[in-house]
Amino acid sequence: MNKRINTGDDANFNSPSDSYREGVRSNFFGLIDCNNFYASCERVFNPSLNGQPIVVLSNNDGCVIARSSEAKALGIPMGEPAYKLKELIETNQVCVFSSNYVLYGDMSHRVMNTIVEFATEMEIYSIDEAYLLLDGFENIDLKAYGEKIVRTTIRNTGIPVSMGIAPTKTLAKVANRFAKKYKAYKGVCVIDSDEKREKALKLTDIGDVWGIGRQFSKKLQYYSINTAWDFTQRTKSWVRHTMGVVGERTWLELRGTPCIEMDHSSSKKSICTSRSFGERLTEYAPVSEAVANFAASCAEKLRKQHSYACVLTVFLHTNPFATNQAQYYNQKVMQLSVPTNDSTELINYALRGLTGIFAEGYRFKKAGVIVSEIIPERPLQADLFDTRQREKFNKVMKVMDSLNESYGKQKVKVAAQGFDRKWKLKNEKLSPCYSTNLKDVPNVNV
DNA sequence: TCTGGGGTCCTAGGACCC
DNA sequence: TCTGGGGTCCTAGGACCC
Repeated sequence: MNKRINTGDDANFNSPSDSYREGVRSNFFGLIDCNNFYASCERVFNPSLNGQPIVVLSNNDGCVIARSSEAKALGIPMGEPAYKLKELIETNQVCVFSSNYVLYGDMSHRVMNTIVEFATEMEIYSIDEAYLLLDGFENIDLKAYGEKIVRTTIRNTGIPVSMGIAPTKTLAKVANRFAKKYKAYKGVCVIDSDEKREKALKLTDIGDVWGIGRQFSKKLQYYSINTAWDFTQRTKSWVRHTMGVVGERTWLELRGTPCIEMDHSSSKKSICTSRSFGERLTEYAPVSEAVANFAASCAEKLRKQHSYACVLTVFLHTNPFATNQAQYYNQKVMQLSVPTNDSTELINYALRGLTGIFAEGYRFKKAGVIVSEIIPERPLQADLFDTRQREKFNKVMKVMDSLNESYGKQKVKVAAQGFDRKWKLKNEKLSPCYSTNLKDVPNVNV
């Protein structure tokens, strides 16, 4: 990653923000965020859901990961386990969906393809968020421009979005919250003066600031810092001492000094595939089948971003919430003799690792495979002791990927991935994959 | 009975070396 | 009657994000 961090040491802290002074206005960041993204996706192809409370559940139908505004109004909290909400859901006729990542991924593409047209630089920050770099817009009314982006996106995709515009990413996040919260903003809030910045920060709880999580929030409240504004009034050295460089960066950003640049690195530094099992597993066979599938999925993701991994980690554990049951957690980290993205090879390592950590007598809840120390795919130095026919296996993988591309996921796979799928997850409330081919129905391995 | 999955960055502390 | 002190590398764990 080539994230450039401005430590701010050369900035003038007595005049916290000269970013928006006439004539020297520098770049602005626009943050576009889809409103209630997963719930909105479900709505696009099923208009009868408009006005209805909707929740989307995590994998395994475990807990709530998205809510429509009607569901929020019912007081359904984010992250709440689904079983605790049974009554509330029934009495209020809440529409419940298992998460459908094929649908959400496709809708995400549509949104990103729309907004990328509006700026010279875009950073896709998450499935439902992107930053735009608005430079060279000196003579343009940013508010009007933002409203155009918001209008175009909903017209093209059916997904409602909000936009925050400010001289730093952290302030753009703050602005975005206001854009979402108040209808009068028409989906766009711009922070382009110190007056607006002060007003916004005074109305923002410290815990709602990007970069301030639960722990820091608690700590800061202990020091009577309740709003983002209170935080910016502390000295730089106090913040550095109390929260380290991360906190200092947030402090600078809130004061208008950009520290977090656009990040254009596309390939990941680690890739993880892990799942909770649909039922508890005690036998080796189904666990190994699952782990083989996780390793294959990591390999596929590696090939997609044209990378090799040098390290593979396999882990498994019991249910940490079941405190009355015997607990077990273990992992095995393995250095790969040759960097690879070959499914069969990664499956081999993963299963070898698993035999080292599997234990009898436990009810396993979850396992996973992580590949890390990722390097770009390139012709490799021949290893004297490497007897594997790499060229040949590369071709096999290419053929496998293209078959799976044309005929659907998992049509071709490695034998160890198995067919039992005892480990597969629960998703009983899955919506149809309206936007993509039916063959992509994602009951596993998305 | 039932509590997701996938990432990033930073820091403290130990091992080791000179 | 004595216990050095840096630098560097690695790892585990903690904090954050969506």
